[in-house]
Amino acid sequence: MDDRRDSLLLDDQLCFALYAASRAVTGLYRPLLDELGLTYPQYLVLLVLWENGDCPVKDLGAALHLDYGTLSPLLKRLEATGLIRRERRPEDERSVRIALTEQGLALREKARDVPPVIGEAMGLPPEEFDALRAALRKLTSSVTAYLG
Amino acid sequence: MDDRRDSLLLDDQLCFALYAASRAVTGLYRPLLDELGLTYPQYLVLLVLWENGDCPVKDLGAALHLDYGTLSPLLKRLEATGLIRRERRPEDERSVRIALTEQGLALREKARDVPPVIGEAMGLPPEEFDALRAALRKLTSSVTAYLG
DNA sequence: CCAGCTTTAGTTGTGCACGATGTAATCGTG
DNA sequence: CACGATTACATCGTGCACAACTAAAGCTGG
Repeated sequence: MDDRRDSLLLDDQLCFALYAASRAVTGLYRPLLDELGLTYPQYLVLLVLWENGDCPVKDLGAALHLDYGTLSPLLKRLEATGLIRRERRPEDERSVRIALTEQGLALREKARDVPPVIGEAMGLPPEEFDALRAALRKLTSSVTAYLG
Repeated sequence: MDDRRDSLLLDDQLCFALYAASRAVTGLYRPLLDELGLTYPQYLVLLVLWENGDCPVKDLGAALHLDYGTLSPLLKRLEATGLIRRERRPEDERSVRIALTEQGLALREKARDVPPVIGEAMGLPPEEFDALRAALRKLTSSVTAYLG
């Protein structure tokens, strides 16, 4: 009855803790990514490309849980800065393949400096880091299962 | 050296787990808040007002970690829907007091149905709920301390 | 008193997020 | 093979977030 999960008090809400933490961490990335000429979602797109190689827009959306309405303009901006190319695939003209350029590939080396700084600022020991990440994944999968 | 915190792999990143969880939870609120005619940030503003009563814009910003650039237009929209009033305070003409209207106050009763549904969908037992919230707060405070 | 500082808020511009809608290419099925 | 359904992506409109800039009100020291 007095379960904090059912309260309307701001500080009882997990959702607010999540929202605040997410924005704080994005703000932590901002100055580092500014030096690379990237925004945070653009950085996430490049993480996927660096890890998995070139792929269609659809796969980026699946990896990042983002739709075309978000990705299409974002990818246009990444193309404008010369980090990626967008090429219609001959086998299937509906599909657009996102390919890293030389510049986009080279940026990976500069990006290697980012995670250590972030880890430092978060100030979490490895066990807490892993536990928090696991809890967040569980939450995301519960919620998406509920919505799906 | 092979600390996952220093990797460039998407799934190793706490930041992505956080980003994905935050958007998933916001998406969980969306259909419920649609029925109240609210967006998620607007709901957070009302939580503060319901809890603490009328207050200047500055206090809302402090409670939610949001700046005027975000709040000013948001509050204008809340005023347009009739849930709040914005009144310059005579004592200090710089300050704008945000006051709940009758409608805004009445909406609280409808909002009481929201948290139980959210808690259900999250599927976390109380201990995990509390632990996750505590971890997120710690993270937020580490990060903001580092940035401040 | 008043020059200069701080506080409070608003405005503008950029870039996400996401729902709704549009379109062209491909696929499936009779 | 025709043709309706599906797929992959783009576009548009709304509403955050946040940086940079403006402006008005209040305070403060000389």
